Amino acid sequence: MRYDAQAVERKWQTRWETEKTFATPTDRTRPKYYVLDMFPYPSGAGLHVGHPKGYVATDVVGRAKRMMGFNVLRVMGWDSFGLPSERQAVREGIHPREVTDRNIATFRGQLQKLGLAYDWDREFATSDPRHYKWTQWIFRKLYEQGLAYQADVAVNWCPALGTVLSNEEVNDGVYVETGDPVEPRTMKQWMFRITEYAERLLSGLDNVDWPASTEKKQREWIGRSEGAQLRFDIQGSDASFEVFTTRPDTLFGCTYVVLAPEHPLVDAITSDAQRGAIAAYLDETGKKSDRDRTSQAADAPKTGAFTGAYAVCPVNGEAVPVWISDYVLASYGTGAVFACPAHDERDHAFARTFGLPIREVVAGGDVQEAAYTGDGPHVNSGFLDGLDIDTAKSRIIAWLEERGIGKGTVNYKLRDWLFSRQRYWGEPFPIVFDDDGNPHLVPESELPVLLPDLTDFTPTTGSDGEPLPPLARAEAWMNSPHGRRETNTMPQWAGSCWYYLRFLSPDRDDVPWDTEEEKYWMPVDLYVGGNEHAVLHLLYARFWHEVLFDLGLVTTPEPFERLFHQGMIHAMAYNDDPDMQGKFFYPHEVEQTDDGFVAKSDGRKLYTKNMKMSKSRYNVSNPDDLCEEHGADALRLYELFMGPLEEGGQWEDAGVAGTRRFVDRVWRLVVDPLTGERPEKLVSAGTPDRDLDRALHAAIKKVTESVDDLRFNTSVSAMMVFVNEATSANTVTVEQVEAFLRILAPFAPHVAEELWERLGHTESIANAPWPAHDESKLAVDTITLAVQVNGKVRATIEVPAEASKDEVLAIARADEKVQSWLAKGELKREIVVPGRLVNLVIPGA
RNA sequence: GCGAGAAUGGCGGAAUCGGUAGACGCGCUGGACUUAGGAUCCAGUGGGAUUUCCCGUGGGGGUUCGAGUCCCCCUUCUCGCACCA
Repeated sequence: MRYDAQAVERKWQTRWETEKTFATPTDRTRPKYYVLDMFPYPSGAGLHVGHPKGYVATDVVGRAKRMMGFNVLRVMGWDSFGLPSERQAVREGIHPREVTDRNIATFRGQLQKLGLAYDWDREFATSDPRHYKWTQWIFRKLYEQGLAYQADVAVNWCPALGTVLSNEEVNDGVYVETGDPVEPRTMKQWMFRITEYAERLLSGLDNVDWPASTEKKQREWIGRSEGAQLRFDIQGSDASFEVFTTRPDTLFGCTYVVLAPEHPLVDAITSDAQRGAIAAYLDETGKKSDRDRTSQAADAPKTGAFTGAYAVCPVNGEAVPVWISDYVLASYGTGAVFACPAHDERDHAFARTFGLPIREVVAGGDVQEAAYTGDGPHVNSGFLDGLDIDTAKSRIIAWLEERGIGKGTVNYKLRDWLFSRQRYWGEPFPIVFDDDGNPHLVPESELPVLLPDLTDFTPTTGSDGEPLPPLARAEAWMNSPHGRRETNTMPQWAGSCWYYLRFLSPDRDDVPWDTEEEKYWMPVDLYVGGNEHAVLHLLYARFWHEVLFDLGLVTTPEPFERLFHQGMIHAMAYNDDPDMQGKFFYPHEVEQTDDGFVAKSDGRKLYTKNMKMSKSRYNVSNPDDLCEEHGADALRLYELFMGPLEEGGQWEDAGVAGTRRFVDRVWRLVVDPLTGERPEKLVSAGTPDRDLDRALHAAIKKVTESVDDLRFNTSVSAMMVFVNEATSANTVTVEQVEAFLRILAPFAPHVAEELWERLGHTESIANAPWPAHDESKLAVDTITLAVQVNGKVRATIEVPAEASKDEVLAIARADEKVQSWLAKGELKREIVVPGRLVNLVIPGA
């Protein structure tokens, strides 16, 4: 009988469910292991084979760690609030909750077919009031700490959607999903003071095991820079402004100053003569988004306008002109800079554009030609002359501090976090406003603030022209006994900021998480997800976690001990345009000819490119189809076999056929396809074949290592080697097969369970102990060495494994082929690399 | 522009304290068993010569007895970040 994947998978998935095989253990005598997947957003499109790649990898880790004696927490849930569901709901004319429930059911069904060892009893969705009650509860904590506030801020306003979008949803001035234009607009929004945690978020990175590139991205995003803040007075006026600089040592080279166009002082100091020019410039630059303004190279041509005012350079009393320019950002530092064109590329470009003077203060370059940013002795700088940059910096900072003009300071690129959206499908804020418009927390006892039912989710505009969130139409809901409710909702990041804590005790309605459970399970030992979340999600979650830590609500400062990014899966895409800008074709619509690929329908030439798997590129493979055709185990194995986890790889459906053949061969080790009984060569007693034992223990070693280093592709390969050898061996012992099935089980759990049972075991293989590899079984009696002459392999010899260097050389020299090479010249040098090769240096040979 | 990573057969990928390049799989070729097989099994599969030879890890230099691996220069691709004073 052949292996019937469908039947076997149904049988074991049902059994795991009814016997609660993967329920989270409650005893506390064993070490714990919390392995977590970044939970998905349940979109309407369902899963393609790229999505579960990470889940399969963590499943191997979770199942193996469990067999190794750990208590494993392995869970799955849904990041189910968000704009796409709301838009889908509008399209289909139903409530987002229905859309969400349906999408979740699809996702869950697809994942369950893969046999992933989740504790499904802990599943939850962030849009469930039982979860968002506690999201609101955490918001209260942050608010009470003074970390949440309202402010008028410039936001990405999308008129077509009627909502504010986050920066990451906007690219080149349009919404990335729909292409609708986005414009800058100032609105009152909820903000989090994540900047207060900038230093902590930086130092915390020292104590986690994360990919270096991700750590670096977070550091750069936080963007710490040391420098000085100092005051410039406006000449002939009481007004003054502060500037931030990382190069206070170049203050003597200041020949003008620049304010951001939005700087509050601009209007007051502009001279009558310049008023027209300034107004024109403000008009021009006001149309640009912050992103447009910051997407320029440092030496790009600059724009700006002169205010007519002069400021006094504090270090030498010189009057320097005050300009405005959009290369100075209002949102960074103080929104004003002093310009030293000699030693700053941007200032240099600006000075060249407007003919402003360039004064060298650090020797070493030709500053009229280009800004010199290297080190050198200071010149034209009074008491700083002759000093290098570092010394000059500390000297000038001390000088400024003595006189009360400025001080050494630290600045961050990190901005406060804009936390409100004008949408329906998100967590309501636990906030009400009194008649004066002051915000107040909704009492903890009244949480959750439930999202009211609406039938229309589109945002509108109020009578004053201001945007109105959908919740503003829920009249009855809005008017609470405590005051008027906040009608904005939280962004999608909110629910995912702490979901890993909710998994610890999702059934508790009295607390967000059980403190004893938190002490035991946290931190997450292994967190696997895409690197597209390298900054935002992972930074936001760390921020909340740090706050919770400060409040004594969690016991670890960092939530995610080890982080790993699975790569993006690509697949061949077919398009009738060489740049992939035309019509895409499905693989089944394509035919390969001698001249390349053509469309079956009309024979038009097609171009191919490996592209990210995506429905819009017609290159997705559906896991359901592949489970149907080849079985879940074959699919799981191929997900891991196709390449290193962090590299993603090129998907080929045919590859699943290959791992399926492997599964079939495994099956035939235990089940004779003709009789359905054990094959005769599978013996319960007898001496295990030595070579087969070697392959077995090599595989055990490899697989065991891969559980920690996550290099599963070579582990699958090692298991294939064992099965190939076992298939051709004369006898295979039950002991060998049982050891093999246990290392196979995390990868291909269904077939492993079935064969384990056929070998007489009554308990699930998921609870069987992990086999240890025996180093002595890897040893060999004789080894084959390459004999090189002048670095080229000319012969191979068999030598005893224990042979000495001299013995090896003697055998090598005695070799017939080697003899002929020795005859060609004088043997100058002999190199023996134990266990590897012999190299004979014979000049002239 | 800056930064990071990558480039190995027809394809996915192995092998990096420098030590027999191409494990394992896909695909392909030939054969066996078969009414048939996209089933299974056996053999082969980097290129070129063809008996023990030459050339091969994006290109060009270098170090070394020996380089996919180390160093220098270049090309291409992918992914980040992009006027943060």
